[in-house]
Amino acid sequence: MSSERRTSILATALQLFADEGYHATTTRHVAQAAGVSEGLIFRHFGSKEGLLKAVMTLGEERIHMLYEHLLTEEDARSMIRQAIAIPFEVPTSQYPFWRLLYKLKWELNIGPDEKMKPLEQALTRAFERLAIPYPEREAIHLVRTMDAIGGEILRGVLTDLEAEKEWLMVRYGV
Amino acid sequence: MSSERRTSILATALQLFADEGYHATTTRHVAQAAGVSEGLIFRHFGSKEGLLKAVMTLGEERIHMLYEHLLTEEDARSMIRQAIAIPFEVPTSQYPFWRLLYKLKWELNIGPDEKMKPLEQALTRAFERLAIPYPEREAIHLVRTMDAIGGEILRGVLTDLEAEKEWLMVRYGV
Amino acid sequence: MSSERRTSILATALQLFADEGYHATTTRHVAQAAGVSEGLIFRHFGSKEGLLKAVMTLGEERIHMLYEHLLTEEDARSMIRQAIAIPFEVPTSQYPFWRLLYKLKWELNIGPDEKMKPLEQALTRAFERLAIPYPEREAIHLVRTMDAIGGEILRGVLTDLEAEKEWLMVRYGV
Amino acid sequence: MSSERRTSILATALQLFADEGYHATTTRHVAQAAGVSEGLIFRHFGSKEGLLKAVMTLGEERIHMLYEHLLTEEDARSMIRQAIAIPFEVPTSQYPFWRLLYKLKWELNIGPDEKMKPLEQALTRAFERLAIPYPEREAIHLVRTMDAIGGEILRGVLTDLEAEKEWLMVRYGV
DNA sequence: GATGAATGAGTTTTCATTCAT
DNA sequence: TATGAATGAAAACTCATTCAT
Repeated sequence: MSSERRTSILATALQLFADEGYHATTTRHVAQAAGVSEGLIFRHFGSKEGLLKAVMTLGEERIHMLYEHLLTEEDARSMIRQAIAIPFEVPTSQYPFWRLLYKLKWELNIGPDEKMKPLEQALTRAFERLAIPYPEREAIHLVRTMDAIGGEILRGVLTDLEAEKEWLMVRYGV
Repeated sequence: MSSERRTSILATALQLFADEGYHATTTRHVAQAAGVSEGLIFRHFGSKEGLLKAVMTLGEERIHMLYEHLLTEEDARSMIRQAIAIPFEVPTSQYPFWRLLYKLKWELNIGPDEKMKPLEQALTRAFERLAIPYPEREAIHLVRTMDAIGGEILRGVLTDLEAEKEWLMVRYGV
Repeated sequence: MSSERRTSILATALQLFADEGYHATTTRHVAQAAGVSEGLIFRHFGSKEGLLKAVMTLGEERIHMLYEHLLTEEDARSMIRQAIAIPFEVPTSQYPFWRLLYKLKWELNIGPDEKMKPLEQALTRAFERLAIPYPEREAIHLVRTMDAIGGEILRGVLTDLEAEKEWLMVRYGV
Repeated sequence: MSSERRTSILATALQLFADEGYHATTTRHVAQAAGVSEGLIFRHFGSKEGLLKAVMTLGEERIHMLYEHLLTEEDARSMIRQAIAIPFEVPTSQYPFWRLLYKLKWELNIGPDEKMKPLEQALTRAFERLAIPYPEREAIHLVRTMDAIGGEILRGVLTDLEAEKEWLMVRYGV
């Protein structure tokens, strides 16, 4: 279905969109970096925006993959623990993709905020089980914190990752 | 010094950069919206980037103005209370500017992160006075939360502002 | 490699640069005269300056071609004779190119002065063989004279070419 | 008549036109360098071309001044001697003006070639008196040589001025 | 599928010139 | 005279997109 070249374009575009931003990346640059002709991009994706959409679709599954392992966690404390750990455990190789997502959230007002809903719900139940007041708010807040920390890591402004993670664990009592 | 037209260009650019993003806004668009010739932009600001820088300089004082009132607050609880309130009390008229700042943080990797340092330090002292463990981490975390909430408000994904604010107050015990 | 269009742009640019000067020639004008889109110029040559450089490279071989036939001349008198004849025998069709070269010498302080070195050396040897004192100075002076006469011909201020040539031959005793 | 500012503009324009070329020099640059407003240039000279013409008029007298002293020279040898010396004795401070003239000769096909006629005629008479065959051609050639050497000096490709001058004197037997 | 030459509308930028003060 | 803000037309250059091969 998706030929080798198509995949190569996709991966390259992800990288470049993430590094330079969508607008600042030219199709020419993508073509050169992927080692294909410029025309091929349009044959495969129709337009630059089509390429962007393909890139995002490609990546959307990754969002869910980030946290799907903890949805089935029985123990509330353990679930919160794992949730906190998420942003700290993203492999460096995936940084470009996540940087792209953060960028687009502001550059194009595209945002996968709903993609986090299942996680939010799972955490709500966890906080409920721990008899924390306003468990839903608490869940939203934790997701927000994870999101904010993820951004800091990607922008390189959060350095002492391990210490920060530990402190959060302690603070949440998990 | 800064003529009427110059000011007009600046205000218009702020608005458009915030709405459409820096790259997506053309100097032509700015000129038309400001009702001046395109050349005038370059006479006053040298380049499109110069215009951006002027916009940011214009706005940097606003960052400090956001929280300067609480730097002298004696009562620790009151200070935290006021800090939490900040993102909720930004006047709607200033939304374009703040949206611009969030956009640029990702679009150009420009960020005024250090501009928050004085607030961070003041909050650290407040948490110290309340005998909260790891007061510095706590301060950083509160600033992070304010930043994240600000972003949500600007993107329109946080709706029930009052309730959220109240919950945070309660959660911080202030 | 160098497509038909590319060649067409090059030839047109040579013509226009020579006629109007480099600065006074617009890329738009070149494109229209060559019957191509303006963008193509930049696709092929990168910039207006790149086009200029390509034009000059294209032409540099012509400089050497001008006199290469006499470098192997055995007879000193004959060599000088042929050297003197050079500016008078440039075909009218090549005038645009040479006019460009003279223009650029002053417009951009670009000059192919070293390109004449082999000729200078050959003439030095010729004057040596004729036991002329200061043969090197004499050679430099002859090249200078050829250069000056070339300029006069191109600017149309030297009219009676044949008579001038004859006089020079006589004066140099060749 | 010509106010202080007017003179200042003129001198600055001469300098800049000579250094950068007419096309490459902006009126803005002239105004800034002369320390006057851009508008004043147009008040005084009407247009950029008017400024150029004023600059050239200002300078035309200099051409004549270059050689007027030798027009009355009685001794033929001495006259030729002085003629040869001319390009070597131009004060460095006047280089910008002469560079401008050489530039314009090619950039705008403007040329003061007729301005040299009186010198040409005087030299013709000198060569006649020395019984040199074809004295007119000889005079034209000497003027040509002076012109070419002047160009070399201005472009900085002729370095050993004194030696070159001496050689020419010897060669002309003066 | 794949190329890459070619386009044209658009972009930032420049600059001689005008004009209210 | 003198200023300098303002203009507008045109400059160099960019880039997503098309299309013949």
